[in-house]
Amino acid sequence: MTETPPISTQDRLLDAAEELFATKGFSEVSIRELAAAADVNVAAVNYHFQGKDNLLQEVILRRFVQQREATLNALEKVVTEAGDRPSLEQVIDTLVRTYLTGTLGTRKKVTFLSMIAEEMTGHHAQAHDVFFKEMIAPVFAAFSRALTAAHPRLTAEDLTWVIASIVGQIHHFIVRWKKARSFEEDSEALRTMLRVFPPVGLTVEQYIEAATDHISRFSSAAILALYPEDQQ
Amino acid sequence: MTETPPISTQDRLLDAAEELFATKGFSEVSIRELAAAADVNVAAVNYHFQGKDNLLQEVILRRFVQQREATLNALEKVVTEAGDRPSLEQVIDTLVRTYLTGTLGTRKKVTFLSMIAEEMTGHHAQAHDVFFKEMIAPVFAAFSRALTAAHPRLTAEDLTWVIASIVGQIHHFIVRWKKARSFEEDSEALRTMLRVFPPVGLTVEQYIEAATDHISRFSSAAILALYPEDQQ
DNA sequence: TAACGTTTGAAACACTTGTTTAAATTGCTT
DNA sequence: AAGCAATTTAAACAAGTGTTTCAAACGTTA
Repeated sequence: MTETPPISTQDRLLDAAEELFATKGFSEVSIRELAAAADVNVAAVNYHFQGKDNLLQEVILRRFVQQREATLNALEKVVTEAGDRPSLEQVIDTLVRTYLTGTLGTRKKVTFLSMIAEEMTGHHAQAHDVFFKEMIAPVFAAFSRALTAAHPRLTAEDLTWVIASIVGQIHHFIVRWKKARSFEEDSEALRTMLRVFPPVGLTVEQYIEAATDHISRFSSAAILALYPEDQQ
Repeated sequence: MTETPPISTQDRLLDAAEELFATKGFSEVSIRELAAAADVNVAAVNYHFQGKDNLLQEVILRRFVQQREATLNALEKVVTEAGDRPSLEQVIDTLVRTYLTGTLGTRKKVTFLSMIAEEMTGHHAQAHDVFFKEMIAPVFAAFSRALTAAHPRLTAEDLTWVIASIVGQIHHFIVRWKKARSFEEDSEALRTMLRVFPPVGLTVEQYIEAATDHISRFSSAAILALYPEDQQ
């Protein structure tokens, strides 16, 4: 028998919204479609949250705090566990892995939160201030600290450039995966994409593993070459 | 006196659409708003193009062929001009520079075509097949050839990973710039962002220069370290 | 100038959007 | 079981959407 722990209307809405927004984009999802997916009345959205915009905000925040905590914990763990000198590759691997895992994968439903990328690139972010102060800034700070622990040579400005390069790669690997999944099987576009981006044929877990490995090795190699340690 | 070479209705629509779509996103721009901006009747969109969707397609295609030609020419030039062994950094610099210039900058109006990034990340791409076959594939092929000329060691699969890392960085630097420009001056979000992403204070040209320099050096260093040349 | 096809214009169309209303139902507490 | 607030419901609302219509204006050729 399938256990059916009764889920509240609000949670059902949040779940449906997260999946639909991530899949189709905010503007492309109507409240009626949302209500149908969550099996609630159309008025529920305005009763429980106060409007569609607010629902988006709640969806984003809910995922963000979870993702942020996971990231901060993982980063702190890798720093403390490694004596006090983790390897660059370890630190980057940790960030990339938590990011990709929390965003793409291994979730019950296919309800990934590619909304992080969406928030960065989309046109609908209205929780900007909260998003930057509560999400970007803390993760940036923690990642900076971890990188500095691994490679004390990096200045504050170096860090902004290096981190931008790493985050850029992460987002792109997320987007590519989503894009590939959005194609119909055997479409012309998919076939072209496969020629340009082979790892698309993998499972999510394999993809996360492969992408994490590549980004970490690529980026740590670049950092070590660009900002060499003192030899003494 | 301002020269006023009479611009056709279609071109005025394409121009307005390019700017508005890039700024607010496709779904957020109504045909009436579009018509007002282009100073044409609402029916013009459906008369000259056949519907809003088709207009988007035309806008994208118009920019794409221009961007593609610029990229292909620049890549071919750097390969032939350099004997037949350009440096890795030169090749990457060429791609990044043409990409950023064509996307962010130095255009008459602030009408950048961040629609390339939009096409990749957004939810509205319906010209997928055309886009991949006519834009992505040729540029990928040309860039692969140029990279191979600079660094024969790279296998076909290596290239897909390396190029993904480079393109990811490019897109991210585009998005960050756009995002920063979209903030109100002195907003909390902008202040947070500046702490995390200093180069936002630059002019477009300076930003393009700095970003190009960073991405090229970062990526070529990574490639040289990860795939070392034969020493013999 | 007359007649032509092309382009523009204001208005209307059919439909969807997010949101509100007010009555019906539910779940608790007394 | 009664009363009461919280919730759900179907229906309506006002506003906005992309698109179509068809008459007026235009520009070119005869």
